[in-house]
Formats: sequence, structure tokens, C-alpha cells
Amino acid sequence: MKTSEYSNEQLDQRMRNAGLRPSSARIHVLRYLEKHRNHPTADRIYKALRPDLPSLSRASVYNSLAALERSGLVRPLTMDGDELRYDAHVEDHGHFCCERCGAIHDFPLAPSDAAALCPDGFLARRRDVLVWGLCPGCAEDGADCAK
Amino acid sequence: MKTSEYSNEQLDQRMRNAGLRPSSARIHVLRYLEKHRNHPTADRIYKALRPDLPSLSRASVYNSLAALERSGLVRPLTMDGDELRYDAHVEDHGHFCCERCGAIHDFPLAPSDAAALCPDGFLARRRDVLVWGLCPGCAEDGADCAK
DNA sequence: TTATAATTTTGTAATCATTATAAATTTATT
DNA sequence: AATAAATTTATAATGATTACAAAATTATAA
Repeated sequence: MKTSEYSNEQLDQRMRNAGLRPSSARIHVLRYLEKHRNHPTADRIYKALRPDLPSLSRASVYNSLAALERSGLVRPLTMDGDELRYDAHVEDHGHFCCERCGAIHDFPLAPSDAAALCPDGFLARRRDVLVWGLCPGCAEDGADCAK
Repeated sequence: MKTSEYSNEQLDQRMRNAGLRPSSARIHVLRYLEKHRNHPTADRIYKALRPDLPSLSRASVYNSLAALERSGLVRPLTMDGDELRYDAHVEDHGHFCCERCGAIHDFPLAPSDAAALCPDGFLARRRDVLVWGLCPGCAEDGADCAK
């Protein structure tokens, strides 16, 4: 993972390729999502960016996320409906939510599995697999599972 | 589909079996969800029930849904994070959301497919497969797809 | 570079779904 | 029928998101 992946030039170019004007707020939001793969909420991103960008507004974070989503650079994720999270990992993959510790883990989907997940006659553009249960740490009874 | 499926006695019994006190509001909400398989929101249920139950409060619909969910009689579903919907169909199945007409279609999951959707070492209790794209009606270019 | 137009950001107010609360009602138990 | 426990109601509070207009930024063209 080269640092150039997070350079302004690289992010700038990715946005232009996606047909998105590379504004300052959008670059910061996208870089944050590239670095933090823990599916943060808009508010989490806002609070994390705030110290370095005192002039950043909450509305800009929401606007930036909406623009990035429209352009396919990030995707939304919600396991419960009560928290809208974002993910810069846009290829098909699954999400496992541990009902004990609350952590959300990504997991890969075999392309063949993914392709099977579509009813006949329908045209799939994007998919997500959500699984709830216990993560390995929490599955051992009684063990407390940090994170 | 026998009418007895929606009888108060049948719903009453299902709730007792699930360890839930069968109150009037819960029975009405569950019956509505049994009859309407279009994944309604809490507000939609409230508005639909209101004419026949003028004393029903919004809070009771929310409370009833939370109790029914806790007992495993209904499950929540959200495709976008902006609408929390409910479903009385609790077995594993997939949801296809048409990006053109907005309709949400259920589709079956082969048990073997479903079982495969879990990372190693994790213990799955419940899963959902979300797919976005075009439904058959909307897939034919230019055709307008009602509902 | 400067001027102009288009888009984005900011700060604040408004909206809307959901949750909290306490009193009244209903349901279960004795 | 009396008592206790849980649920419902009505309303207020919360909190995330959206709407809005003015200020700032970005792109385009002279």
C-alpha cells in the first residue's frame, strides 16, 4: 500500500475519471474512507476530519458522500437501518456483523457465488451479502471479545 | 392460504409460542405483515391500520414491531438505509431492488448457497442477500415498469 | 491573468423517523 | 373481583439528514 495511493494527485485523478469535480471536502472524505476500512458513519468522518479542517461543515461531509456514492467511488452499507455507513471498497463482498461485540467484518465472495445471487430475468448491477451471528472471538462462550 | 392463517386464534398462538404476550396492537401489526408482503415501513403499517383502529398510536406500531422482531416473528430489511422496512417472511431469502422502478422483489436462496455465505470461523445466525439492478420489466430499454 | 459562470461549501434552520416518558388502559394472575 | 405486570396512548424530545441562501471555490474563456 503505497503512500501515493493517498496522495492528492491520485485521489484527484480518480475523481476526474469518475466525472466528479475534485473539491477539497471530497478529497478529504475519500482519503479518510480509503484509510479507514471500518465502515464509518458520516458523523464519524466529520468528527475525525474536524480537528485538521476546522472550517469543514457537516453538510459538506453529507454532500461529499452523496457525490462519491453517485459516482461509484464509495458505497453505502447498513446492517440495522439505524446507522448508515460508508465503504470505499466497492467490489462485491460480504459483511458479517457480530451480534455480541458489534464489529463488522468484510469477507470475500467467490465470483461464482456472487453471480448465482440473482433471480432469473433480473439484471444485477451490485450486491451485498449481510450475515449476522458471532465472530470467532465471541463464539467461544464467555470469552469477551474486544472490538 | 386459508383464512384461518390470519385468524386471531392462530396469530395469538404463534405469539404465545414465541413467548410474546398477544396484545391487540401486536396482532394487528403481525396480521398486516402476513397479508402484505411488500415490506412496508412502520409508518405505512400505521397509516393502513389507522382507519379501522382510530385509537392506535404510532408508538404502538414501533413497539409492536420491536417486540415481534425480538421474538423472531418478523425481520427488518433496509436496502438504502433511509427506509426501515419489515417482513413477516423470516426464512433466509434474497431481496432484489430495481433501481428504475424502486420495487423490491423477494427471491429464494438455495439452502446450500445460503450456507456458503459465511466466512470461516464465524457462526451465522441469520443472513440477507441484497441485489440492486433492473427488474425484467425495466430491463427492456425504454419500457416503463409500473410498480 | 482577469473576468465570468458554474459548482461547492458553510452555517443555520427545518424536517422527519424514531425513541423516551408518564399516565391511562389492558392483560394476566391470585 | 383485586392486584400486579405489561402494554398503549399522547406528547415531547432526540438525532440524523436535508433544505436553503449567502459566501467561497473551481473551471472556463477572454
